[in-house]
Amino acid sequence: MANIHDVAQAAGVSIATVSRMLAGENIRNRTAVENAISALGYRPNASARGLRSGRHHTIAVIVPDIANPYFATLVRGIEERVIARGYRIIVASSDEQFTAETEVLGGLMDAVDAVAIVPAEASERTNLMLAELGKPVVLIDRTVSDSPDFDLVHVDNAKGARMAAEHLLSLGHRKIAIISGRQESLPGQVRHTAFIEALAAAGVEIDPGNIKIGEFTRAFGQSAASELIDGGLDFTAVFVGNNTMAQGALLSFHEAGITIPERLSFICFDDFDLAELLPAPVTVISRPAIAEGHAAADLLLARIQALDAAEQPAFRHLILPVQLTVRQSCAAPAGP
Amino acid sequence: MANIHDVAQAAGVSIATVSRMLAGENIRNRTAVENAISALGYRPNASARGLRSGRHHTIAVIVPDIANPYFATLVRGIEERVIARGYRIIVASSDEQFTAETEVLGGLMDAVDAVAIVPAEASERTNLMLAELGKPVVLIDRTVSDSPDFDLVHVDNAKGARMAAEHLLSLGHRKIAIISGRQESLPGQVRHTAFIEALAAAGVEIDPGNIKIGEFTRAFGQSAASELIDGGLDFTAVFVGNNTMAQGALLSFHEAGITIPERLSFICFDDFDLAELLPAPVTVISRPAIAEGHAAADLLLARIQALDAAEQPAFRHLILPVQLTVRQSCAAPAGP
DNA sequence: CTGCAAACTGAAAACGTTTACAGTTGTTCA
DNA sequence: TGAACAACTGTAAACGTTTTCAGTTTGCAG
Repeated sequence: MANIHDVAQAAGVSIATVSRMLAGENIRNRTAVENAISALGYRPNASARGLRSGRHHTIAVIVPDIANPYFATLVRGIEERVIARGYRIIVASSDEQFTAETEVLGGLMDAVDAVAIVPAEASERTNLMLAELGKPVVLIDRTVSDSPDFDLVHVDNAKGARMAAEHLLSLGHRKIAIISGRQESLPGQVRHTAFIEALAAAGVEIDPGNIKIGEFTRAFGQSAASELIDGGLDFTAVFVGNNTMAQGALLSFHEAGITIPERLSFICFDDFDLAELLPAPVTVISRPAIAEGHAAADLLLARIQALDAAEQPAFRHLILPVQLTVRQSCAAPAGP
Repeated sequence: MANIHDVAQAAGVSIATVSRMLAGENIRNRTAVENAISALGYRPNASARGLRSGRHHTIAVIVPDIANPYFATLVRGIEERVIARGYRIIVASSDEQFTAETEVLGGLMDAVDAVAIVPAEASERTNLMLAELGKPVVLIDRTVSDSPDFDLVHVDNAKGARMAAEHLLSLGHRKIAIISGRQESLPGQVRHTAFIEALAAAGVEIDPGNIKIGEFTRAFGQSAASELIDGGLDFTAVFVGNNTMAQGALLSFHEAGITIPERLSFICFDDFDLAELLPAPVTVISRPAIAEGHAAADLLLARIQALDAAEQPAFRHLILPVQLTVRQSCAAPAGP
């Protein structure tokens, strides 16, 4: 491994000059140094550079579970943007555990320049933990408090939920069920509330027995749907708060022989692979995971760049649009 | 940020002693140092450590595309194992490009201890490039030559393909189509060959017009299926080489109104989310992505550990079992 | 007690950069 | 021609560790 001394020697200059050239400054005999660099195949040592300068050209990406296709796509979006700027990403899964986040970030702070995180909790301790890192942070998909001192990228959950509600209403549904995710999380809470409010605005109320709230997991979706079925299925449409719960719910409804959309209209948040191939292709509110990743990365890179400027830019909250993708899982309710 | 000097001072010892304690050696007054460490919240600086010792406690993970659920799950498996041993992962997508792999790894070699890679090509240049890194490498899912000088983890593709063939044969199929992925890749080539050989062993030959070979992508699966449909659909069953192609093919067949399994039996490699929810839940050969990740990580960690031992362990090729998951997409061929 | 091995310790060098400081060279203008 | 200034350059000190080397302490047998 050639180091900066070798290059300097080969080019007949001092290491300082090489370093400066690498930093983009003008030097007298640039070509000699360039030649030496390519002849020796020199690459600056990241550890030495990081140690001395505190810049690591690395970004920590913390998601609840990298195996979840939505988060994986998000990571891909982040990766695409940061790679282009010479940064790399360290990925870690938190399993929705605050403690895991703390643990991981604690061990990472001396090696990264910034953090992109889908936080597990919207809690004060999360807020505090992130603030104490003292590095640029971008929250994705969820927030940690009403107006956090971080950049924030998410989608228009309220609008999406309203679109879902209006779609069902316009088809004539009046008895509607809802399966929602954790109310402690931004998407869980906003989607739930906005959906219910949109219904209320049309004079429709949900029977408390038809409201299920739990984890954003397939398992919960499945059990929630089972409970609804056991409860007598006293509704004609159901709104599910995300794709994993939706898959679980579909499983339960399918097993119970409940036909979609004849017996039950089905709509959910988040598109998923094959949603279009199901017996009744699922109508969804979809969101742009890749674009979210891009936006998050751009925000972070801008903030890193601004780090040695006099004053920091204000925190930005980016809200990306969602889309109603109408397929065939929603129909007019069956007559009495 | 407290550093080792602060700890040493607080504990009344030299920095060497602190360093040694951290390395697991015995020291006289361990508790004093431990107290100082926790009182100051000291964490060794990764850059300094990496610079001095050359150990980075970091592993590079290169996959074709992190957004692909299979690779995402694989990464999760690696992460789980590696985190438990105090390592972190840097993830990068190659987009199946050798040049991207080279680029990424070149920039990473001064920051990682080992590389886990799903290589884009089974080429000599890939082999060479990886060998030149001079670090432990584990190949996952694909190889780069007949007997590469690396550890290797993959699944029993040949057995899986045979199981698929035998399943179809046992149902009575004799006219069978195949959609295969890149023959330059291990799984592409092995699955293809083993399937055809298994059929041949039963005296069944595939009409060349019913063989489609292309990229491991949804787009190719879709177009391949379209071509087969346009070709008159002169077969009663089809075997598809992986899940993404399978999804594309299902889309085409679905659009063309071809019923599964009545008109066409369908079987593919790789399970996928919701395979069980389709109109005809898909029968698949599934492989354990998480377990592959675990195995790869274990191999790598063992090799890192052995790095300063006298002699290196022999290269291991781990072949994990696959499983035939029978659902409802295969049936006896319709009578003439 | 003494001596000796074993167990531990500290000083200092090294890892490969960036950067402050103090020069040095080159250019421009009186 | 020389002064003033801009543009570039080199030396050397950091950054926070690990590790070698040369001690020092401890424990134990004689």
